[in-house]
Amino acid sequence: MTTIKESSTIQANKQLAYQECPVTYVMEKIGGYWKPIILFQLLSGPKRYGELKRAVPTITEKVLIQQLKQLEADQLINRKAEPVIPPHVTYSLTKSGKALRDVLWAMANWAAMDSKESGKIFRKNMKDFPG
Amino acid sequence: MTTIKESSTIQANKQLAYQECPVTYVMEKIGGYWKPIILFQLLSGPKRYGELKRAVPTITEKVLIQQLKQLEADQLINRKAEPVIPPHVTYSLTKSGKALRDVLWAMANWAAMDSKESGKIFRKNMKDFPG
DNA sequence: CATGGTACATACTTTAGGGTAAGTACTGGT
DNA sequence: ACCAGTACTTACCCTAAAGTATGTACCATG
Repeated sequence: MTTIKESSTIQANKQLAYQECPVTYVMEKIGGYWKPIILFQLLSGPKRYGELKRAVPTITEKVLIQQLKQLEADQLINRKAEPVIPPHVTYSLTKSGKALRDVLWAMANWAAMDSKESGKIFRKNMKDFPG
Repeated sequence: MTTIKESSTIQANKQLAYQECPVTYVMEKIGGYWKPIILFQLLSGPKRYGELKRAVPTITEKVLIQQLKQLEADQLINRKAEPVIPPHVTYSLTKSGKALRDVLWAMANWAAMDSKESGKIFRKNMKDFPG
C-alpha cells in the first residue's frame, strides 16, 4: 500500500484508508468481535431475533440489536418485520452478506485446525455448523 | 450451537464460548479492527517495525505496538530482535498466522467484489496486495 | 397477580480501545 | 543546536463499546 498523508487525525483518514487496503475495507464493515459471529449464524438461513439470541448466548440483547442495526445499515443483512402482535421479525443475509461465506468458512476452518493443534477441541464437528 | 448457561456475566462465559463457535474462536484471536490489517501486511513476508508503520499509515505507534504485542502473545506472529543499536526488530507470521492466509484473502476478494458493486474502486489491482 | 412469549428502547455505569504528547537510548549528519 | 534513523515506553485524556437494569406493548396462561 502506498503512503498517504501522514496525519495524527486517524479517524479523518480512515474514510479513505479502505480504498488502499482491502482488509481495511472489510474491517470497516464487519470489524469487531460480534459481527462475524452473527453473520456466521445467518449462513444457515434466515433467523428470528430470538433464534439469534439463543444461537449467540454470550451477547447481551442491547449489543445484539445494535450489531443487527449496523449490519442492516451496511446492507449485509435484511430485516423483515411482519405487521403482527407479538412482533415477528426475521433477519437474513443480503447478497453481499452471503458473499462473505468464504470469509466465514475460512475462519471456521482455521479455528478447527488451530484448536486441534493447541489441544482445544470443538464440541461439535464442523458439519454441525451453519454452512 | 447449543445453549450454554444463561448468564449476564458475558466475560466469564466468553472463556468457553469459543469452544462452541469457530468464528468466536477466531474473533478471540484476531477480532477488532487492526489485527487482520496487520496480519495481511505480513502475508508478503517479514517486516520491520518501520515498514509496518508505513504500510498502515492510519495507525498510531502506540496502537501498532499494542496490537503487535497481542498478536505475539497469541502466537500468530514472531518478533525477532537483533542485539544492535539502532534497534533492529523484525515481525513475521508464525505457522498459525500463515494459516490465516485463506481468511485474509477471502476478505480481500470480498472487498474487491463489494467495492466494485458499490461503485468504489480500489486504487490498486488485487495483484498489488501482499499474497 | 405472576409468568411466558414476541422484539425491542432507554438511562446510567463500566470497561475497553484509541489518541496526544512527551519521553527513552544510541548513532550519524548538517 | 537541530534533524534523521532505529523501536519502543509512559502519562493523561477522550471516545467508543459493552454491561446492567428497567422499561415498552401486546397476547396467552396458571
